[in-house]
Amino acid sequence: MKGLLVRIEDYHEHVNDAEKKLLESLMKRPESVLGKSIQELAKEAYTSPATIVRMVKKLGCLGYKDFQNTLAYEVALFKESKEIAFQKITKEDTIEDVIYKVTKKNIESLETTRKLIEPKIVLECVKLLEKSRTVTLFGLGTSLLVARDLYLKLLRADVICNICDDWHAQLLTAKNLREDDVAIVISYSGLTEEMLVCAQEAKRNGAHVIAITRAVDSRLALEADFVLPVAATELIHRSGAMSSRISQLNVVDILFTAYVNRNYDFCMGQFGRTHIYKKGGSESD
Amino acid sequence: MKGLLVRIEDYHEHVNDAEKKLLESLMKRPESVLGKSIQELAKEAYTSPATIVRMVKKLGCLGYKDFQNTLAYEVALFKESKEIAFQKITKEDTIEDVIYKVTKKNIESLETTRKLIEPKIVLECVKLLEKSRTVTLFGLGTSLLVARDLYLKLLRADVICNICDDWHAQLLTAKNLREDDVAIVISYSGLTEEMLVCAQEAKRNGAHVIAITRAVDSRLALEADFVLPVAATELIHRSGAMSSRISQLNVVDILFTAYVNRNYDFCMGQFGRTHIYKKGGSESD
DNA sequence: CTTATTATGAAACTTTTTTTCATTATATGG
DNA sequence: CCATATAATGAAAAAAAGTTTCATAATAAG
Repeated sequence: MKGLLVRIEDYHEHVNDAEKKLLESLMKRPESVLGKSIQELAKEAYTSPATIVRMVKKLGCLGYKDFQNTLAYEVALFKESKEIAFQKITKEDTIEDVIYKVTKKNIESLETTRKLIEPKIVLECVKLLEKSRTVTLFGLGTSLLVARDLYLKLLRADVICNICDDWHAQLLTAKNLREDDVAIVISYSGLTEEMLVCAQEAKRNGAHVIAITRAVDSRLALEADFVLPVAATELIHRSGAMSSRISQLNVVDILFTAYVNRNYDFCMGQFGRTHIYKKGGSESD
Repeated sequence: MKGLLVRIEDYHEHVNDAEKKLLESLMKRPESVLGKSIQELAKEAYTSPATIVRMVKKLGCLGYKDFQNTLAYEVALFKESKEIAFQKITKEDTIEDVIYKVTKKNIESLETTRKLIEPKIVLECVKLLEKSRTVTLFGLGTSLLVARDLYLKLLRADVICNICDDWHAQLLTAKNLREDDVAIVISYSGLTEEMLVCAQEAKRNGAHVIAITRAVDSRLALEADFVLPVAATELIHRSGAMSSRISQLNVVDILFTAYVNRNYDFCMGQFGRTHIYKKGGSESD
């Protein structure tokens, strides 16, 4: 069952005048109609209780009471997630504020990224990884860190993969790719010329390209066979701290976990062989 | 104002027979009384509407209606937070499930980390950064990636900092630290011997040590002047994918943002100077 | 044992929701 | 353009739910 608020939005499009006003205030500030009685509401909307009852029934509620309950429930759920969007970090924030807001921003970015990712694309990417001869990772700056993270994971699953730190080496690797290779190019902005060149070089050699980027319309994305999108996030007060890399890591987690799930027994065997640290320690510290 | 459910538990202890039964079912399954009318409820509890109204007023509600609303609200919030904890990723999960669960796990880990971090400690760490001659970063495996992330940030704020990839170089750097230097040692497990040695070496030279670790009781944590804790998280089905590095990055964001906020004007000037990419691109891709 | 205090539920009362139904507006077919 | 069918509306009655009152019963205090 879809949520009530979603149903309200759907319904709103083909609606008559009388209900329109009410529905709009419902969509904008659902909490404003929360405690109200049906009469109050009718008065405010210049309509009658009967009309309101009919409307909420069309929205799938049993009656006005049920409508109020459902609404209360949904408002509670949404309140928290709404709260997030409007928190900007300012110079005046205390450290408590910073802790709260930075975390919220990062969470928000994860939520948004989740909604952007299409299962089908993930599946195609996993299939590509499965049948590829080698996987090569490309990235610069923070995205290079994400690439290394994925590299460490793929290593453990015995996927043959390459990564180079400096761009010249990355470009050389791209030039050496073949048809049955995969290139994973990570660039938050999608604008970095160096990454575009690597992607183009990979394509020219017939290799497949997966891009992890915010910019699904960028030249990099167009060059790629598959795009795994991440949320576009703002800088935290221009400081260069941004949630994008956290979202990128989330995408990496998803891709890798999906890969492992499709190759479960083999991977589990590999993981057993690639333990590094002593008991109690973790795989990658 | 305390939550209603908490108030119910508090009140439950000194209560008379008539109400007892009702309150107990309220505590066990609050959602079971949600849609019910006051009469229904009275009948079930072998009591009268009047008694129930009196009771909910003692619980701090305006009346039965308000009670129902408050309850609906709390049940909604509670349900959400419960939902999260029990999501394990299994072999059978579809890709949709993986996307959802991996993201939830990462979010959960961020939330938990936020609760662990003490503003005072963050403040002390920032002060340490401010008065230090140099900052040196230590880490291995995934934690090295986090260290590099912080390195990139500190560079932009013109904090003099060092990082080495391999452990021998890290150890040499630790041996060269002086009294007015800071070492930031990142180790999720807190058990990695190499990191402990670096921390000890740093301390021996009189440098201050900040640890970013899950293990607040570990030898590493004991060696450190300040510990910035991250949530202890499970592996995602033993695959080596784990939320810890995301939480570590969140801690890095918090530390860095707090630092920038306390040195706002200077940092903003520096950020202006350290732009790398063209307009539309990001600072670190 | 008497009196004061408190707790209780039936019933009266108030408010709220739901349904009914006559009226009005809108659309359809000739 | 008109006649008719269909849909929408709100006043008012009916039903249901919530609140208050008050007489009574239970319990505690003197």
